[in-house]
Amino acid sequence: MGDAGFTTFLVDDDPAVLRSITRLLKAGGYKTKSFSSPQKFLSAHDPSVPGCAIIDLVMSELDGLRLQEALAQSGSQRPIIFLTGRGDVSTSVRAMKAGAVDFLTKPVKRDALFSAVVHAAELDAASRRKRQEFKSIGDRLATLTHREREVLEHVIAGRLNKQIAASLGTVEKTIKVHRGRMMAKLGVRSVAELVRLADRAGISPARSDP
Amino acid sequence: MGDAGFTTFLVDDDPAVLRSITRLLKAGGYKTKSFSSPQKFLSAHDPSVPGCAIIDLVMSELDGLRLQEALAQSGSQRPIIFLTGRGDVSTSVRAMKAGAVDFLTKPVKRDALFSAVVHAAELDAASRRKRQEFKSIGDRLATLTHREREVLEHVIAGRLNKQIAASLGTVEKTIKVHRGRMMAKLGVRSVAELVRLADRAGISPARSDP
DNA sequence: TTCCACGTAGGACTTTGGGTCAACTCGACG
DNA sequence: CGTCGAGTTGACCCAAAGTCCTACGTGGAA
Repeated sequence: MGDAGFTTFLVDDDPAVLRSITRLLKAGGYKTKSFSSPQKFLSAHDPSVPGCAIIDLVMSELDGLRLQEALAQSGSQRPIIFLTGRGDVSTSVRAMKAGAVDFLTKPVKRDALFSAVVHAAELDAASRRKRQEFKSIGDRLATLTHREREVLEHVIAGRLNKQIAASLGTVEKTIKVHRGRMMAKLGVRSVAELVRLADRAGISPARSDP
Repeated sequence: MGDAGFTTFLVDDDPAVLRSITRLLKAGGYKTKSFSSPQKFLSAHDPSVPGCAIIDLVMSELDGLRLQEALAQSGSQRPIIFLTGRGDVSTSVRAMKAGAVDFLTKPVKRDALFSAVVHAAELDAASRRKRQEFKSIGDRLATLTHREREVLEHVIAGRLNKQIAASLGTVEKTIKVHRGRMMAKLGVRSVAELVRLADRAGISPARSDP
């Protein structure tokens, strides 16, 4: 059965295919949403709802690979499963290199489709978790003042308060204050936790002054 | 031109293909080594030399995909580029999902081959760097005594010496000694450095006792 | 102007971390 | 039996970090 809220977005300009895939997925407990053209899909696309896209490779208006590109360009991580009538190796390879989850040939087998969708769901969930974590860390980081942020970067570099003070042109006492407030705002109680938090947020340690 | 020591391993049971690819790669400055059968390649395979494999998909004795599997099974990270006469989409997709760098159809275009090899070389270099770092950390970790290792896991969990002492059933002084020796052996001078080192080595923090 | 956020800072402590010197136990190894 | 590595611990000491309270200047918002 499908995960809560997980939706499969079908994009195909052949209504018959749309219907048959929809029936298949519904039977498997998935929510589906059909689009008869890439444009309609793109303009209605909401990255915030969990799901994967199942896209026909050959469509009159916009090529499947271009749609994949457009999606990626828009910053979406939406997992994509391609469907194709008569497949062509170089296209399938390009699609896979560009990160497609799978590339299935019509008529698509029930099991193949399902295992691709399951995999896509896992990828989507993982990517959502990562983004969520990133965002939650980012939110807390945003509450830091400029000074606190500077101190943070020095602390995760393993520098002593007195060294940080010298770097920032102030005294140790002041650093202690910033440091304490920074730790409190971020909700961490040890340097170890702080380092992991900062690492996950992609913050690089301050360089010791030259 | 090829990187120092980087070798392309060609595996194909057609001598003509072997020759033509070899010529192409030599002209590009790559070292090449040819194998007329998957078995010969497998048994002579030395993961320690940098390089990538260029494998014909269809060979009499051992299928290209199986060879890929066998390589992976052996723990090798050797990047693989597949060549194939008449390609079949599902096979190419399987190969790509299993981590192939590229999947080219014969007759292979010079540029396609070269860009695949360049990409493979980058992947190989990156994987080697990562392994090297992993190993160097592992070497230092191996010099730790059991007790020091336990203390390490608690320290990177951000626990206080007195808490660690309680967990390990000893006193704070003893922990200080282990901790000092551990830091010295690992060559780190701050908890921040220690946490990063341990993270890269995949060491997980000790759980606080229940 | 008044209020507030922010950075600054000192004083007075307490708690932690880390190091020195010395010593004791225990099991393994020769 | 003696030696050695590993683990242990005590007494002391000092540096570093953390925590109170208090206080001041400044720049922007109300």
